[in-house]
Amino acid sequence: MKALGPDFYDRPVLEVARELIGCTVEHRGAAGVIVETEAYHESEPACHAFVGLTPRTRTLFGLPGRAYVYRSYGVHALLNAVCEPEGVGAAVLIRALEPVTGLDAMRVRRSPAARRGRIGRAPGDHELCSGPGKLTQALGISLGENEGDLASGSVRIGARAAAWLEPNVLEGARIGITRAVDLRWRFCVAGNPHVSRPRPVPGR
DNA sequence: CATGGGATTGACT
DNA sequence: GTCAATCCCATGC
Repeated sequence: MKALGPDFYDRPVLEVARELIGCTVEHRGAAGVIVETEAYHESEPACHAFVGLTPRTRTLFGLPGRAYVYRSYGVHALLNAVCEPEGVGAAVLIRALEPVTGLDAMRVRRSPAARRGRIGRAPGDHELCSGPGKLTQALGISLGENEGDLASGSVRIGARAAAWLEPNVLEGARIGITRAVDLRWRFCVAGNPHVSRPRPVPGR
């Protein structure tokens, strides 16, 4: 896998969010192709960086090409790629992957038995990484990966493979936020079963 | 120092 | 559709 360097991320965050579709995320031998992203920028209130530089947002304002991993709802770790020049708070949230490598390990980490005593059925392959909290769990990505280099750290993102050079990308409104809901900064692969719900409606 | 909300998920009604 | 789990940290007193 050919890892993407800082220059790839040192650009407008919307551009990076669109171009990360089809790229590959890898961690500890498990990997998947990005099929859904969302862009966040300090200029709009849904972005953590909107409040300015704090201990929490330090990574967001740091070097492009680093991972920004934070805890959501006290439960899930969410993976972002820091974008734009140092000093600008912006990142792309990785929301869903199509699993490629290490499916067995993903199934184990995503199985009910691997989670606090809950019972339930095993997830299907299309449910392994179909959400931002799911994919970090499937790949074993935790808060310790925050600020890691996406080109040389434990979590890496590689350029599009041959089969993913020209993905059919749909745009839509971002999910699960309460502010700046009008911005259509969500990007998904059309018709891909690994995209999280709700899927964006084509042609809106 | 206390409080409250959040870029979610899965189980249950 | 409803709801709890669970924790970091911003905010306000």
